[in-house]
Amino acid sequence: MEYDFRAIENNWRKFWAANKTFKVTEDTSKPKYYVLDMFPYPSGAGLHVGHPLGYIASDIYARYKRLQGYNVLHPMGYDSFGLPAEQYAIQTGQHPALTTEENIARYRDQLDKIGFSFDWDREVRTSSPEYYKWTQWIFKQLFDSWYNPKTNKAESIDTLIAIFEFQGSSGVELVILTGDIEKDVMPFSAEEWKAFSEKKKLEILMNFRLAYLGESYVNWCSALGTVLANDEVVNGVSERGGHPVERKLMKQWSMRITAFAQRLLDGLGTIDWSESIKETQRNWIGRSEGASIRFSVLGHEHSIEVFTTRPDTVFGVSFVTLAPEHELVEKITTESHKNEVLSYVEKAKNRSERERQADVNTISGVFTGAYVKHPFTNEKVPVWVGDYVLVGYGTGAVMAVPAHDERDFKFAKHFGLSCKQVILPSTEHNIQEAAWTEKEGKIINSDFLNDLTVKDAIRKAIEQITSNGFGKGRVNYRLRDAVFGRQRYWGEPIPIYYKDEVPYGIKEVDLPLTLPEVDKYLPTEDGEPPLARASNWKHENQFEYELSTMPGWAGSSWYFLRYLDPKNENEFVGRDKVEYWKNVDLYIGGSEHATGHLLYARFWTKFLFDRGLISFDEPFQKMINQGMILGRSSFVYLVIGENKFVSYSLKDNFICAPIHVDISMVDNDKLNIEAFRNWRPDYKDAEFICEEDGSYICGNEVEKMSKSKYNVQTPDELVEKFGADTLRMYEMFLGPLEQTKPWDTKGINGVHNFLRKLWRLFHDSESKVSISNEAPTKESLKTLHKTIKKMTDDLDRFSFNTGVSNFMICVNELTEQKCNNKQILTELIIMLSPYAPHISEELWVKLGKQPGTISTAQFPLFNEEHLAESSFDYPVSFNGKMRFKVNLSLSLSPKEIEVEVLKMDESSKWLEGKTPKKVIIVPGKIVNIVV
RNA sequence: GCGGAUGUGGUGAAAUUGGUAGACACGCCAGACUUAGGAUCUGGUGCCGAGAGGUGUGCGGGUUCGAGUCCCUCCAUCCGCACCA
Repeated sequence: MEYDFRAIENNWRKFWAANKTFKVTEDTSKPKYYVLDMFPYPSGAGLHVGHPLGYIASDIYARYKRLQGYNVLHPMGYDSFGLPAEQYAIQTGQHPALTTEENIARYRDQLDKIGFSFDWDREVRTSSPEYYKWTQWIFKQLFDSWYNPKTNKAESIDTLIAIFEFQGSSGVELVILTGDIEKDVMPFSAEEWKAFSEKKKLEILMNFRLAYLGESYVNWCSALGTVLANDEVVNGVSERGGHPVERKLMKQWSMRITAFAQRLLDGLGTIDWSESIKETQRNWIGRSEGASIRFSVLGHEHSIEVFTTRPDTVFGVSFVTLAPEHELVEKITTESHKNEVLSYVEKAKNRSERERQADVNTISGVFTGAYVKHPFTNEKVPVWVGDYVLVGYGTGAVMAVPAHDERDFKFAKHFGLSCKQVILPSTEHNIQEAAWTEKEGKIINSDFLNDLTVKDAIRKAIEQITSNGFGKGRVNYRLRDAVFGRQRYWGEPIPIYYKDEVPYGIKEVDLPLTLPEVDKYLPTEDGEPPLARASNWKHENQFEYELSTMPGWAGSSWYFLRYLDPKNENEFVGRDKVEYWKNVDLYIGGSEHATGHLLYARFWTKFLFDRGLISFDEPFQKMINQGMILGRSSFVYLVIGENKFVSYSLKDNFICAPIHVDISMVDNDKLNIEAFRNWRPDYKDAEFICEEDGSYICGNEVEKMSKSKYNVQTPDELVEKFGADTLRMYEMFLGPLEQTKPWDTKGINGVHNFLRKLWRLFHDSESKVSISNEAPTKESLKTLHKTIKKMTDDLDRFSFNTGVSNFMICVNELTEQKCNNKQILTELIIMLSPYAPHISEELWVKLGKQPGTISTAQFPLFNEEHLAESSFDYPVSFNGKMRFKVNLSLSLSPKEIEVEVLKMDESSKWLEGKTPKKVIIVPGKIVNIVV
């Protein structure tokens, strides 16, 4: 029987589905292992060969762990809320749920063809009410929680109420961590608190909730009609669609992720992720240490608080700059400067993010006419407004030290402001030409800081600032609170209703708050979100619901927990389940989620941990980011002005333009001219200038896979042509998992031929099964155990590509040995089954085993004895260059080896009569002779 | 500008701790076979050279008996962040 992969794969797919081979339950007799893929958004385009790359790797690892005796959880689901389905709905009127359903069916079909060992009974879909009930429930927990800076964890809002009832806010160092400016709470006593109206109490509490409604600058995208989180804005335009984004002061639901900034940073030290992702998260969190200093405004009760990382340069301050949006700008500007300042602020506000970013080199600003008092010298310091100061970072105000900050320097030069040097540079430097920004040198002109090093001066300055009450040491984070509301239809409704304009959380028994039906998926005429179109949609038939929905990352921030207990109707996850499975051991997915999903999931996990709902505070212990697979585009060359195409090698003789041609019409760079003619009516009568052999050769280029480049390779076609096992192995064989690599179908034959060669090991020349029951030869045992060792090592370090070549070497050797030994082949096939499960199942049965039991067989154990050698082919080097080899017994001592080697004819040739200066012998490795 | 990663044949790549550079494949060359199959088998294939041999892991230096691997300088490519005080 020939290797009929279509029949084989079809049979085993059915077998696994019918027998639920990969269904898994908690089993305390086995250690657990949780292997997770980033679940896909089911888009209308379906999967291309790049998508399953990570799934194949995780599936191999999951199967490997099963063979090692672990109880492996390996689930799959869909991140099924999202923009494309909604936009399709706007265009066609088709309900997004329907589109989503269809896309999921297609995805499932594609995934099934590749033979993954998912436990499909655990599938989750973020858009199903059974799932989002619990997304809403977690939102409500966040709404009902605050971050206690004293205990450094999230607590129930009740503990805050208890504090207020007991002692009010006075005497308690309570801060609102808005992430922007720390404001002291309006002081009140316990008695006052108790006397406040319910509305007033709730307003105060809103300042503390982890999910809160607050006014802040948000990214508003008018083209999409919604706000966006920072990670959804790339280079000043929306990540999806590339629409312009502006900053707008709006009341929005937000998540107080900033409260967790330090723990999100610290946690990175405890998880096994790539350095680049960890670094990206560190950048995103952007911790910087320094001080906040208050400068009191002359003639006002106000004071300006600045944040600086260089308190050592405080004596070098020559002006203070406010961001145009800073709330004090309006209040302190003097009458004579009002017009100028207001028009500057107006102009700055109307500039989009993108314009502002594109224009970083233009210096602009305006004097307010106001002055502040320098806290130490009491000198008058002018206050300016400048758009190089960002309202969202630090306090939105800076103390400008032109001598030691590049931007301050440029600003001062541009406006002719004074400049005072306070650090003596440690190397040659002209302070007139550029700022000295290094943290090196000696402090001068600075009273009590004089003669200190920068490092010591920073410490001393903070000390003095604090003891004089001018400010304090402060850690600042770049991280902003995450905007959580979206003015869209296809997302989880935020479980909030309004009574007397105050938001209330919906009671748990009333969840889920399901998406209402609407007539259109567009905003209303008055600019309200689509949910405003729902008729009779009121809480208890009288209270308005919140009309925003949750962002895409809500459902994906906790889905890994729902897999543990997907059908639980009473809890988001059962206590016993989460205690058994705990967090994800291995997470595989793309690195594009570094500052989005991966940060939010960590945040929610830490929150759930604090609230005692789970027992770990990092979701993904180890993560591997698979690289992108690039497409290989093919080109034909159209002679300009003619309907004539010229072959690749002749194209330079003409003036021609390359045109993308569908790769399905190209085989090994050779164009199928007939297919091309039929592609487009214009090409029907085209002329072709071919190579000498009459073929038309296409050019090619490696670029991102996309429909418009006609270079998309779908897994379905390849499964049809070569089988799933070949596709799985080939995707792994392509190169290291984490690397970006070009897709090239040419090499797939090599892997396919390997599987055929393997098949032949089990069959005789008449294609009949032929397996020997005799004892294996020493040689075959050596081949086998060499492979066991390499396979184990390679899988343990996720080197899937070298794993494939190990199998090739093994099968090549066994073929040479004409080995059809049952024992050898059995162990080989167990090792192969994670990579090529279908053929392995088939051959397993041919070896006389029970169908389906290979997935729970025991992974072969390496026995060193079979590799024992009595001699070794020593490479002999002269001055580090390998010259010849000599086979010597491994029992020889270094001295004996030296004698043996030196008396050889080959040696005397290279010694040229000289005596060796030195002979290095590493037993079992190398001989090096220094002449 | 800051940070991260990567540079090895015609191509994808391998070399886990410093120890035979290019495993395994693709492609190509030569040959065999034939039930003409994206089949199988044999041999060859880094570069220069007829050969002996020389040379070779982005460039230049260093450490070492020995460097793709460690250290320093530089170059190139990709990714992330960026007026962040």
